[in-house]
Formats: sequence, C-alpha cells, structure tokens
Amino acid sequence: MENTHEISTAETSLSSVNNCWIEAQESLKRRLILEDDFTWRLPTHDNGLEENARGEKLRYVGGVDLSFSKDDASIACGALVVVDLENLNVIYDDFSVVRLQIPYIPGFLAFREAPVLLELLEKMKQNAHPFYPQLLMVDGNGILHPRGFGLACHLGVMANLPTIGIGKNLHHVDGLTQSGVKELLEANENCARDLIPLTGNSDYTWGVAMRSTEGSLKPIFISIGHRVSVDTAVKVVKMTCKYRVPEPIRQADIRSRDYLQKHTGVAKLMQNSQ
DNA sequence: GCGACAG
DNA sequence: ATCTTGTCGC
Repeated sequence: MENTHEISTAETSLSSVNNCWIEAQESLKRRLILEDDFTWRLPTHDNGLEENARGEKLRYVGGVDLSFSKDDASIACGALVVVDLENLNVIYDDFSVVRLQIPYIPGFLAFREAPVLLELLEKMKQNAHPFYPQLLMVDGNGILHPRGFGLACHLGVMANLPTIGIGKNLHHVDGLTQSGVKELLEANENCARDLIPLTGNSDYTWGVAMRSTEGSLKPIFISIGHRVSVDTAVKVVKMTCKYRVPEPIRQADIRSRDYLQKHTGVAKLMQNSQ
C-alpha cells in the first residue's frame, strides 16, 4: 500500500516547510542593510537654533502589531499606526482582521505575521497617504534571530522601509539568555546606563537590552531591522518611550486588541441582529 | 535525550 | 499571543 510509506505527519511537513522558509530568509537577507540609510534626520531638541538644517526631519513613525481572538486562535487583527514624533500622538491607524493559516513557529514569525502587515503598508502607500511612515517599529525582533533575519528585517526588506525590531522577551540566540542579561543589567547598575549590548558567545552583538522606563526592571530587546543602525535605533526608542514599550508599538497593540473586540464575537453578533 | 524557542 | 483580580503605589 502506498499509505505505508507516506510521509504526511504534521512534523515532517513542518520540517520541509521550514527548509523552504530558511531559503527564503537567507535569500531576503542578502538585501539587508545594517546601517543608517535614509534621507531624513533625527529631530534635535534645541529651540529652533538649527531650523536651517537641511533635509526633512523624522516625524512619522509607524508601529505594527497583531492581536488574536481568545475564542479562535486563528483569527487575528493586524494594526498599523503612525505616531507624530513631535508629541507621540497617533495620527493614523488602520486594521485588518484575517484568518491565519500558518502557525507560530519560533524563528519563522514573519511567515505568519508579515503578509497582513505588508498589506496595510501597501494600502497606505497606494493612497499616497501623507503620513506614510518614514520609519517602522515592529513588535518582534530584527537581526536578533537564529539566522539574523527576524520579522523586523523581513518587513523592512519587503516594504523597503527603515525598521527597528523590539522584543519584549529575549529570543535565546548564541548563548544569550534572559537570566544572563538580567545579571548583566544588575551588574551595570552604577556605571553605564540601563542599556547593555547583547553580545553572544560568538562575540557578535545582536542588539541591545534596554530598561526603557525608570520604573521597569524588565528590559526591552532592540535590534536592527533594516536601514537603521543600532545607535539610531536606540535614539528613536528613547524618543518614543512614554512607557516600557515604545508608543507606536504600544498603540498598535492596544488598538488591534480593541478593534478585534469591537468587530468580532458577541459584540458583532449583537450589532448584526439589530 | 533534554531543554530552549520573538509573537 | 491568550487565559486572568486584585493590589500596592505614585
């Protein structure tokens, strides 16, 4: 019988998909840029003394995230928000509720989450929206990733946008561990700031851990996405942190959850029946 | 074999 | 990611 030798367990199909995905990641990674590569400049907070400086300032900072239905784990809401760097107010938001076919597999988050987020970016670009982000902050890692190509890199390359990856938990890579980082932060308490490089066993620095708020002991993990240096990434994060999580991502998180709750489930059923 | 594993 | 209440504190 043919069935006897059939290789169709979930496990084997997953591993073959992974091989395909690894190739895709390595292919896209060849287009990755790990340095500052943009036309705008970071705003300086002097009182107009340098208003004659050339070029546009960074002002429109995007943030993306997904929230999931508690009832149906395959239902998700992707959110794209844009924040005005001058006051951290949200000046744009858009949502898309989708049914995800692809499960979450560590190291392959982009294949699950990137499509809906790219769609939201593309829609804004097609409309030539004036607030189209100059920089995108992503809920997920950049090069802090087993193959140096996390969701933030994936989105950056695909959308050709400068991106920064923000992890709320450490993806263990190259010997880096959450507890190890915690110890380093505690040892650093006096001298350096609340910011330590994430240098692994191989001596490669994958990003930085940062205590973004006075009150928070738990750091966030910043890594390069695309076309932004770590130094610039850290500066932007500092400019956008009212709370532990940078405002663009925090707002995308809050609003996507909110949108999902208001547009699905019982609330939506009630609305439809009236 | 065992444990780890962004969201 | 999501399940989950109150609670301590500025």
